[in-house]
Amino acid sequence: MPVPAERAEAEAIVQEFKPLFESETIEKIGQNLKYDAIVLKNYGVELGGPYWDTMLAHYLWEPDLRHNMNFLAETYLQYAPVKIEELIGKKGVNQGNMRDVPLEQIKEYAAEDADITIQLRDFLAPKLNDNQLEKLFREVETPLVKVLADVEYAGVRINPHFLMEYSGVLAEKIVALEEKVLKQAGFTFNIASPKQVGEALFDQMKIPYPGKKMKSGQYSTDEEILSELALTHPICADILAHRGLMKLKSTYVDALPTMINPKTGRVHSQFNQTIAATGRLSSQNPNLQNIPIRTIEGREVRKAFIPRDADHVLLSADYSQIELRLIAEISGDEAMLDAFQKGLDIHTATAAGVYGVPLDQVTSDQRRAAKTVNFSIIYGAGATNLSNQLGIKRAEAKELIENYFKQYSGLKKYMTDIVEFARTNGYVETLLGRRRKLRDIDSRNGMMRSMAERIAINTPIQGTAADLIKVAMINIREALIAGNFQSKMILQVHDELVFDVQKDELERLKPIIFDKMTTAIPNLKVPILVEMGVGENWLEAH
DNA sequence: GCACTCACG
DNA sequence: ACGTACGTGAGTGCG
Repeated sequence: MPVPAERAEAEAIVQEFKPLFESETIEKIGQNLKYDAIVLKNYGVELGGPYWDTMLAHYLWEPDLRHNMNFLAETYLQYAPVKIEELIGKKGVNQGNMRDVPLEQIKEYAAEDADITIQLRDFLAPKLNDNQLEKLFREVETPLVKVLADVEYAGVRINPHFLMEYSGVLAEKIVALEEKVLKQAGFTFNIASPKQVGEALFDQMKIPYPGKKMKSGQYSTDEEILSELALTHPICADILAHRGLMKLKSTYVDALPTMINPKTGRVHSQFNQTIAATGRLSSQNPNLQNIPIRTIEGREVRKAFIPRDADHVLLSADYSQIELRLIAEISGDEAMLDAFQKGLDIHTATAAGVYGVPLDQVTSDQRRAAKTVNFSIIYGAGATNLSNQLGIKRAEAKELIENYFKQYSGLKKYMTDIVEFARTNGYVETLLGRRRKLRDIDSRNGMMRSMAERIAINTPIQGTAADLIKVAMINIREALIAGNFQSKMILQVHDELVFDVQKDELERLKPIIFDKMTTAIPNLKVPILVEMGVGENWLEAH
């Protein structure tokens, strides 16, 4: 029976099923249960008891594929289900409502949906078992569904007035830059069009194209090229500045206020559990995992993220250097473990080793280079790329890497061993046994093979960091419930958790969050460090 | 709908 | 002599 639009009527129907949904013994099988959990939350019903999500199961088994039900049904059941568009039309403003669809059609659709879901469970359950993924499924991904449902439901408060005022400031700066650019050019073009910018600079103004790369016959005008040209051609600096402000204004400053839910007055981003093949979460509508922080103008946006009311503050807790700590842990490299155990700044320690100077004599340039090398290692990059990143000769980059591996010989061994493991087994895995298949690891195509090798190196690191914070989130949710806290987890940004904390609870909650985050994976050799900050907005808290 | 660009970890 | 450094999402232009 369709649930009617009328609130009281709908509630009455949902109440009938409440004991079923909240039962701690009856198993619920579904595709994307986070969605259902949130629908039920809206009616005051908490998804309870054992539940089994086919989307999550497929994500763990085939993290690089897609996980929607139509794909799964067609791929594994050789069955094409009725598409929802056939009932309510394509996505968009003109999309209809399920309530207007004839009951006969809804019945078919709903029954088919349920039938496919249980068939998929029967198909997928052995896959988890065969790949030792059951524990990760049962103890991490499944409980995380309720954590994410809570986070999405809680949402985050945004100050629209602050952003609208800032929008005006940006608009003025953008107009000024636009006039400045066009005046320098001496003719009119659309600065927001990379195509027109390329033609303006390299055809009309005859600036020599620094021939980096041509994609589809079009000049590239990306940050790398324009910032190089900016040294000799000020117009390029202004185009870059214009682009930066446009991005800031359209993607964040103007967009965020429109995303406020009128019923709650808050922004409810979705946290996707089955997008990133490494095990990370992703965020959309809006993406709250890429809010600016690196530039002065960008950071302003974070001031718009505020506590729910005057009785709350924001608390941010983030893992320090988590991926480097985990590569030290996983590789077992003695020197890097030692540096972390001594509490050293890892980039400074790396520079000291690579350049053979005492810790207190490392220059800022040496530290910066060492930092770049540390990250390039995580990504599995080679000398060519490192030389590009640092703007040095390839031979110098090669020497830098050789010195690096002299210092951290365990890392070198890890990198060769993990690629070898991938060749032998066809997959790599994280500390908690999350797996990623690498079908191209033996490819005759060198580019594809290299890509697979970099993935083999990076995925256990990035994926273990994802495992760690997921476990922490689950344990923190349990602690919040057990301690009867009113404070809420409201954001996850890969190595950071943000909480809307009731002021009275702050001092009681801080050590709990710290403890759950640092001990999510027990008995590590490397110390795990968490930094916490509190403030009246996200920028202050960070 | 794709390419480009750029925001984050 | 190189070749996209790993993982994402969103806005814009343009065909």
